[in-house]
Amino acid sequence: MAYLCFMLSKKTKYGLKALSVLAKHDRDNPVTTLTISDSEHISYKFLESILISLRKAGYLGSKKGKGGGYYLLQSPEKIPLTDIMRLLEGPIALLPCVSLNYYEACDDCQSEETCSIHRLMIKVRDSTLEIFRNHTVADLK
Amino acid sequence: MAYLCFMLSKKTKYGLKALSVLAKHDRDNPVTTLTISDSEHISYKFLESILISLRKAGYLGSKKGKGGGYYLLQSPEKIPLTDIMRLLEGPIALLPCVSLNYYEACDDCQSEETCSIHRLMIKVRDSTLEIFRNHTVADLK
DNA sequence: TGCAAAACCTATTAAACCGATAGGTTATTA
DNA sequence: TAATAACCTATCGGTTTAATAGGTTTTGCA
Repeated sequence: MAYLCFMLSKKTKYGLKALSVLAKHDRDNPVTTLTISDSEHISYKFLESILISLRKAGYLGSKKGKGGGYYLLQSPEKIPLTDIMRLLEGPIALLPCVSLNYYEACDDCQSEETCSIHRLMIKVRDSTLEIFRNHTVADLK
Repeated sequence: MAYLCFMLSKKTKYGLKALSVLAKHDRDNPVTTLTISDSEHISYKFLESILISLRKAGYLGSKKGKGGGYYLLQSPEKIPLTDIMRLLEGPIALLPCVSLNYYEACDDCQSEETCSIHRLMIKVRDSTLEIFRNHTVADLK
């Protein structure tokens, strides 16, 4: 059986795991992509692309060459998981019409007030959001 | 932009909407697929397959021929949304390894105790689960 | 100065899945 | 007997995911 929707992508999963590794090292001791891909059993090339997007978004610094690698630019307690989730996964919501950061109207709905599932999905969004908002990269261990 | 994962499938969305329509009618006045597909702006053929799976799972009864259609087999207050979600969407969890009904171990994880994101995902699952458990088809309106 | 390490970049792929469509058959009612 | 509506099987195009391939650039060090 397959579980596509409603599930975390491997991209996000691997990204969170990588961040938890990086949170255990300071910026003077960068961690290489290979180190993380080995210890977390993640495809090297796939992880590479994830770390690059985390760097481009401003969460990671990098150092090339021998002794190089990636490191957190802020202390892990200062990085809420909402930010990471939104970057890697996208909206924290079960429907685009209840997403705060990636809102999109539904094709099939006339209005959101009369939609039979809108309010329920807002409840789910809020409860999930509260968890991610109250946890940071430092909680990944 | 596209939002695949972490999102409800249209199948589930349409299924919930259809149930909310059926909840407004008693079993002596079945509602046709066409009526629902028109009022909810859902593809007829797609909705058809959804209603059939709801019937096969024991939630709906059906009546063929003129005056026929679908109707709820129980009163809407007695159908918790957890059941519907699991049928149409699958696991109520962000990872198979934290799913209660569709559990699957991760390939990359050594153990769930040491997994850096396992506990967090359990929290999300529990909060989502609580909402769906405390709501029924009768709440869809 | 040259070699190795490691980040960085672009492109491509195979498989899977979603959402929808097509074209029927069967059962029921009037 | 004709219309209605559920029911069934199969297929399809498009999109996305996750991974792979094959490079270039920068840095440290012997």
